[in-house]
Amino acid sequence: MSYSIGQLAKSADMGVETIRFYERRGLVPEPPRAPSGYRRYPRDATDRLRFIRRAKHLGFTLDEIDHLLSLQQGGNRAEVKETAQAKLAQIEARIEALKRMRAALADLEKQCSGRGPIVGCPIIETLAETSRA
Amino acid sequence: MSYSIGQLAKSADMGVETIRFYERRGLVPEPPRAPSGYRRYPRDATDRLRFIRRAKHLGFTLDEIDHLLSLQQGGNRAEVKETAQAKLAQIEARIEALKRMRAALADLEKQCSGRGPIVGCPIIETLAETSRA
DNA sequence: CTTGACTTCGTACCGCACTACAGACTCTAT
DNA sequence: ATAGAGTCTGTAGTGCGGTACGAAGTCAAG
Repeated sequence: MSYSIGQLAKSADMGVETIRFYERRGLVPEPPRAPSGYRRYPRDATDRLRFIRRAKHLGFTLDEIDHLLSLQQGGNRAEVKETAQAKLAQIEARIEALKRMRAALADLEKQCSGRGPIVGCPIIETLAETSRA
Repeated sequence: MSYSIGQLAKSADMGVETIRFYERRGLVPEPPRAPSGYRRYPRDATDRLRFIRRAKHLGFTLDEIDHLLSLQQGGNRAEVKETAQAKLAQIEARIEALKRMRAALADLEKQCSGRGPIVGCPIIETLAETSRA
């Protein structure tokens, strides 16, 4: 027995449109068709979709997932590990950038009493500051 | 003396196109025009652009900056402080999400020896895992 | 045999913040 | 006077990952 696209979508917990989008992008192979033209997916089509979902969860982009899938079909562990390390470094960089934002904003937020008119509000004043900056 | 859009762009360290884009979006007011149709900016036009740049640096979106600018012209500190707090909460949520990603990925990365064939690579195996998940 | 759900394709649109382009006009310096 | 830089408008494209639509054909249940 095989899946229709709708059944596959349900089994992988994603939308029908998403699956077709992945197919256009080359992320999932084109399945065989019924005489009517309907896509017929083998049972294990769900696996690839789940692979994609999990990899997305770990922060990989669709391009990177493409790469990961190609490694699955003929790469070695060194390449996979490198890919993971590169992604880890990216995630860490994003965390650091966000922490810098948080620090700067938290600092301003603390300085603001939350009472009184807008004039003199340290947050607005800092943003509006003319000159050297 | 007033600025041309190019001079203003230079003084605020952004592109000419970006300024026009902000104008279309209503983030900066339309300046008066020379008889030729050229935009003529008052000296202090730079300030508003810098305000936008700084707020972006703190993580605010252009819509939020719009709001901040409107508060500057007639809001109170409580509103500003609330806006800052909401943004702080968003930033923190994003940091937490990234940390969860990092933890999951670092865990996988550590399990992978980096040597040997793809078959059995714990990273790929985990992503590809069939069944209950 | 009809109804309603499903599927097909192609294309356009979403958010976000720009960035690029074409073709016409203007300004500045020599 | 002329070359080259700057500016004007409007529209389209970027990246990312989908989401939505319409018109037509197909499938399953009653």
